[in-house]
Amino acid sequence: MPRIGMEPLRRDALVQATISEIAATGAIDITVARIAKRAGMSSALAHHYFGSKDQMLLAAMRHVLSAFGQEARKALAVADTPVTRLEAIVGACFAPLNFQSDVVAAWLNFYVQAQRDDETRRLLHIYHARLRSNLIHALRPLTNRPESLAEGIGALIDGLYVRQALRKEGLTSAASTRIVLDHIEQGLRR
Amino acid sequence: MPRIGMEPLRRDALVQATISEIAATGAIDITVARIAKRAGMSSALAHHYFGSKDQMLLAAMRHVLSAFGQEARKALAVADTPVTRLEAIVGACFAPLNFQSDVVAAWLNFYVQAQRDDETRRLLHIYHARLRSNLIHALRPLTNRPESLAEGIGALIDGLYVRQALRKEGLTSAASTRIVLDHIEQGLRR
DNA sequence: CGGTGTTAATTGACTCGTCAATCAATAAAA
DNA sequence: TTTTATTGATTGACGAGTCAATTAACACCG
Repeated sequence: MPRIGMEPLRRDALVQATISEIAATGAIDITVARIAKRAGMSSALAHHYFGSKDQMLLAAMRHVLSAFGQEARKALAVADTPVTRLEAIVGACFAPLNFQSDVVAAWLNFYVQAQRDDETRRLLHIYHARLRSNLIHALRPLTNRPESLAEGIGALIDGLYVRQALRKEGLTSAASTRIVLDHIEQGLRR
Repeated sequence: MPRIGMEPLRRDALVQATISEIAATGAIDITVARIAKRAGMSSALAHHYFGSKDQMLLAAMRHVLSAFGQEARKALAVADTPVTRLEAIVGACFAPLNFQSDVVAAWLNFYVQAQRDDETRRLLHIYHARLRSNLIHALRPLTNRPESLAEGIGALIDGLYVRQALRKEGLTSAASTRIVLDHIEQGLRR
């Protein structure tokens, strides 16, 4: 009994189910059938809307990336000093919405996917470049070596994500934010 | 024409081929047939010696972990001050042997595998606990909050690994070591 | 309003490929 | 002749992607 106008609802459901399924079963055993079942539809329908499994994974990635981007822009919009800009960026990385365990697990999958899929690698590269650029821009007035500091900050954030993805009981958003901000503060103090 | 005493040679070849294959094709498309071909034998022989694909992946992981452990112990043996101990630990993490691009790519696979395989998770947990314990031990004489500093150092190392796994042209061993040691130094300065 | 053709939604059944794992057979060493 | 090494062929499962068929909403027309 087809109701019309289902496409956007189905797409959203599949994107969310993809993220949940990655978290539930791990990046390797992801199948279209499992995702579709979790989203309450047949795998044929999933293929109908997305065309392929890779496109489904990419849609999930874009969703996560875009959620992060919105959060970051929102926070940066009201930040008017270098320090508050840094706090805004780091805060967005660990905002509860972006630091949920299923979203974090999905990140790990993106890294793996990037090893073979060009588009995934491209998106990840864009994300990295933006984060780096935002950090350097905020750091420039505060230090004479913003590039190398940004490198360390980026790696630290990635590392906290990875560790979060593995532990059942991970760090809180607040604790992770604290670690990164401390690192920045100490990096500036010299 | 079977020559005798092949088992250890075949096992070593398969372990090395597993690591190379992960680096070459990414964690998702690993197949026993590809690994066996790279190691110069049939997939049937690979199964004969390891029993299953999972056991092959675990053997590769144990190999990487054990190489790291040896390197770390060797370096720690000649370190007699807290600071040199820290340098030894970090140095082992980024020793060229452990920081080669194929080995680093394999690490990413371990994290993914740990999402579903208990033994992989167990090994990773042991590694994490050892690193943490070594760091805390070396940090204790130098700071009054060694635990939280160790947490940040561990995450930073993981993050540098992950980033290394993605880039064709990554950081050098020396550059990565520098970043971590700077982080430690600054963390101690307060 | 009632009929009729068009379009969107939906799925079960199917194809085709791949892959892990097994097995029987062969060949050489001991 | 017993053991070790080795592989081609095979099995059995599973998964991505396709397709034809079904159902309902919609649009147009007389």
